[in-house]
Amino acid sequence: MDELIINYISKYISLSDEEIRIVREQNLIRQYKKNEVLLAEGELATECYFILSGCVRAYYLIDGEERNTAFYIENQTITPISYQTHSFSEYYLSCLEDCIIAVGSDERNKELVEKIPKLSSLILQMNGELLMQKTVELDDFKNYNPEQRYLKLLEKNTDLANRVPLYHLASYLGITQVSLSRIRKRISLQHR
Amino acid sequence: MDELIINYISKYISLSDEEIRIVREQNLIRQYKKNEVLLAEGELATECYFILSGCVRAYYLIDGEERNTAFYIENQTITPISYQTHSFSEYYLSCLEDCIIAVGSDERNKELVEKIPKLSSLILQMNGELLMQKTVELDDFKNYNPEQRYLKLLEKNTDLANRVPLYHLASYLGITQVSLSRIRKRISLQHR
DNA sequence: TATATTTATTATCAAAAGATAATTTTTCAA
DNA sequence: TTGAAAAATTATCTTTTGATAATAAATATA
Repeated sequence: MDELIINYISKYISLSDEEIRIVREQNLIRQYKKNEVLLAEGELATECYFILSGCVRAYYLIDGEERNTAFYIENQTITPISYQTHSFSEYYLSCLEDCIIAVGSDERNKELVEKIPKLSSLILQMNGELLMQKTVELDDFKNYNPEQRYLKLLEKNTDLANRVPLYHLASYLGITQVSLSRIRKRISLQHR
Repeated sequence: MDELIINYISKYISLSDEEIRIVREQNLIRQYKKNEVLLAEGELATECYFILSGCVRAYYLIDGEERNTAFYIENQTITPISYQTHSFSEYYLSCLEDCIIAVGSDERNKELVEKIPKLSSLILQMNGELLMQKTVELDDFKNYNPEQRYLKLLEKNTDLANRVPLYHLASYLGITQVSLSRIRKRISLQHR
């Protein structure tokens, strides 16, 4: 199971057998059921996550409505803002599917980086990449209207679009489920 | 002038006198006139920036329209995506005001980090912070409608709201200048 | 398989945004 | 200071989205 983590890390830096052993023995792997909550609004996050299988969504509760802002799938890391800032979380993290997740904590991560210093260069690279991704995501969100955003999502994130119920996607696209339904109809009418 | 850079760095890590000297002699400071273009669509970025004074905007050209996606002011760094990925830029960087900017390049940055290794921990921290900011920015953009976004901008970025022409702000908020004008009117009518 | 629950679509009406053009206000330079 | 250019507002009309409720389709479960 933790092969996946090793594979992931190896994409960025090369690990010796000894280092692989260290990563293996460090890693705490947990299973979560669908709809289990990893983090709730108002809590202090003490953990970060690397998804081995399954899907997690982040959502805010606004006027009693859930507003999804991110979906995380296999091979993606979740570092809650609350984890980084030690402030109370403003959003929830909840499993959309049964999940298997590698869970990190401050102490364990520190220990790991001490034992394998070059991991910090991995983190540097990953953060840089994540920052770029977020930037592009935000730019796209501003530059395109809901219909264009939905088409882009279908194109670039086909997997996600199929795994996640439409009403969750709608909120992720910044619109209501009803509006997304209309958009889908409009598109299907245009393409015939 | 490069006091500003030293001050900024010192907020994250402490520098010895010798290290301050190194930063000083490394740094290349340039002046730009209003409307000068730092980076154009289709170009390969070879530089990154730290703004000492002035204001820079990032914009995409979409169907002949300029769509602003970011504004950068004093004490902010600009690391073009093109600079990180070595791919052609999809957006422009252009000065909204006369600017004084510290310019970094791959070679010079590498040299600097070699001479002052702890700078890499600064970059790590900065990237982490920038990632969080972007995440929150994107979340807010999704969670709020144009009027709410404008009000939030006024509240949290008063300085920017006053420095930047409304029609630039509009595109940054993801709406047209006409729509922003209507929003402003609506707000002013409500508050009396 | 039947039934309850969840998910997706449709209909109606109101509110907001886009497109376009005209006009007013502000800014800046000759 | 005045005249041109830039920026902001207003008006009109169309399109899209939001809110709400009803209905239909799909999925899960007893």
